[in-house]
Amino acid sequence: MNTQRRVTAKDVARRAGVSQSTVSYVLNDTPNQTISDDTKKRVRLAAEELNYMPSAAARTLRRGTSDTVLVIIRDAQIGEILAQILEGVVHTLDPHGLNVIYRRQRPGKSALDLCHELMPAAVANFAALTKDEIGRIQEWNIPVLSISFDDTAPTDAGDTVILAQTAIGRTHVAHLHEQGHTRIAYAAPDIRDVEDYDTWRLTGVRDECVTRGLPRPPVIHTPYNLDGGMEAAREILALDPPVTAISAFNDEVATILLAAFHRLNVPIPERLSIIGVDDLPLSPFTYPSLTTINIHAYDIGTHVAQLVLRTVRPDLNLPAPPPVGELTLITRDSVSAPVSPPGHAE
Amino acid sequence: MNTQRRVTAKDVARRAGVSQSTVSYVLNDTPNQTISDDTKKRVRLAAEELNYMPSAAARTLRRGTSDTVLVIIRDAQIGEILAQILEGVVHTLDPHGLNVIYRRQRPGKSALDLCHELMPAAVANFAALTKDEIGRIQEWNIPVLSISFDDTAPTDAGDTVILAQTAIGRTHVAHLHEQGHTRIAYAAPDIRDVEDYDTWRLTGVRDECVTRGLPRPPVIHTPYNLDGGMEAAREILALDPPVTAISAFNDEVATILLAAFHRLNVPIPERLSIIGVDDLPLSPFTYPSLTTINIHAYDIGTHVAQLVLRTVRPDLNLPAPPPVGELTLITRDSVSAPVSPPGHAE
DNA sequence: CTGTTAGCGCTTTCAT
DNA sequence: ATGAAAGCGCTAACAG
Repeated sequence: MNTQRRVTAKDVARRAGVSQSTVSYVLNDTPNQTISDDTKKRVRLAAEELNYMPSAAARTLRRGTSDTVLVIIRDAQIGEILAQILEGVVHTLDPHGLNVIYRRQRPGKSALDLCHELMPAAVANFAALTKDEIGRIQEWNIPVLSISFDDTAPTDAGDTVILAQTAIGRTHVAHLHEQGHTRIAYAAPDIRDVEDYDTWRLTGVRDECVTRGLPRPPVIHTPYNLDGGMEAAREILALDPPVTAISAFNDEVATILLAAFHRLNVPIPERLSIIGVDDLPLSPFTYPSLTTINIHAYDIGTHVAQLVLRTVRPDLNLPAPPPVGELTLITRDSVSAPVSPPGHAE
Repeated sequence: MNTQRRVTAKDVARRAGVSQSTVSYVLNDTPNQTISDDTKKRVRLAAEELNYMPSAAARTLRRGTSDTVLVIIRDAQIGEILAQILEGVVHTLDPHGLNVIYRRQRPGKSALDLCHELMPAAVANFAALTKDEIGRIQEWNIPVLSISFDDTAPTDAGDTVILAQTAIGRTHVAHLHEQGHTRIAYAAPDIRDVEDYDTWRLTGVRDECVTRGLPRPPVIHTPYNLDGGMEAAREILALDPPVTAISAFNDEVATILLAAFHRLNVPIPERLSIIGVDDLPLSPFTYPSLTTINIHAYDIGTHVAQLVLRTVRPDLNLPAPPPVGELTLITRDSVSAPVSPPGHAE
């Protein structure tokens, strides 16, 4: 367990009988350098034999930029979906030698400090930075690539992947309306963290209701526990005029309501249709199985990562990812045509 | 958007009218250095005014170790539980200025390379490294703190937090047996990734059955889809001699089986009791609600992080975390006394 | 109590 | 086609 001396480029150079700079050229495939094949071979062999590993710190210091990509996440609870997005990012960046660090955007300490400390190759912003903060980071020549929830703004700059939050709400209403529902409630989460997503989605629901001439949807808050869920379920049943369908903020809210209605002996989807968002791994296994929207979280992750790669490795000539994330409606059994009012059956 | 020149310690020194080394001493609170309060004040003021941020790369290069903690995870799918553990680690390390990088242990590229590149302050090993690999990393004076699944080995070194996988299996059997069940099946996942966890848990189940003189539990594999789940459920019903309870690998498997039995009109827990592991956010909302074991994943994360802190910041004199993670049995409605055989009711 | 100085290991310009 | 040398920004040993 004795400390080992580090094998440096100098050692490799000595062993290969070349200068240190040549080692650097060979190992980094530096363009515009003409080096004989024989020299290259010797250097690579020496590096191999000595088990040489370059020091990231020295490289960063010299180059002024590291091989790190800083992912900045808003201070929300990291659940299944965020984990999936992160997975996509890591899987895409890993093969290119880019290490991912993730940081919650906390009220106190600014992400800017960390940027200047780490000198990341790029920042991946998960809807956590303000325009101003982004500008300040870019002043240091650190590119910022973002996931945005705002699908109402134009898609121009090529530095943003949009996770279309309002489109989700609109898709909910569109699907329910096409099934024949006209009176729809919105089930909001009762958690501060997700306020933003919630606002976007509710906006989408409202907009689409307006577009289709449907009444403004009432909003019911659903706590994340069974008693609270039962309470919310009763509130929904007591709505006057009654609703026949529920657009749920996400699959968790939908699952809780499903559980509550089951215990209240309210038949789903006969009495009420419910649609969720996220298509969680267990959503096919609720009773009834949950109709939902798959937001392709993993793909969203790979897409921002592709934006990062296009910026830090322009030589790769990678194609641009689609600017807006795809949404896939997953029709299962929690949504049907309404049975009480005279709707058109499917 | 023009590039800014970096503010260095030299600039601060000039501004404060002191030498660069003094700046370093003041800003790092270097012990054994006597510096007048006035000088300290001047230096801090200058740093503040110039908005000085030290370069992590230079510090790492000089010190030979960075402010990074490398978390190494086996190449399993990162789900809710892994995310919770990671959360615990990040939340604990963040306030101390330690940045977390996480890396999947992939077959190809070794984690050792990354260690030598990054020179992390420590490595947090999520049951992903072999003894040999750990030894090799420690040769470079990089401490390795681990989460281990092996609760059969002694707890001596103070560098390991144990997530007691076999104890989980044993707790399952103990609880079911105490409810009066004697014939128990084990529901395994049908996923390669989790093979290891699975093996440990099954071992625990088997051991406890032996201890209690119960028959060796049959193992049924449960694919993660409804058809596969129904198939598995039918297999369980067809078991001869019949079982009255199921120890499920985790809450996902348990939920899938619950869904399958529901669709087969098999009453749970009357016909079969089911117990899971993980206490997922949605487990209270299955039907019937799922009896399970909370493994306190977040706490496991904070505990390894505490081991890390104790090693890299011994000056903090932090207390040692408990060596073995707590397990909490969460009794809900999916387990009851068996009704068909003459068992003792609760 | 404070300053001088010598690197940490790498990349890149310039010279040969 | 290859080498010499300068320095990135910081820390710590040592000298005053």
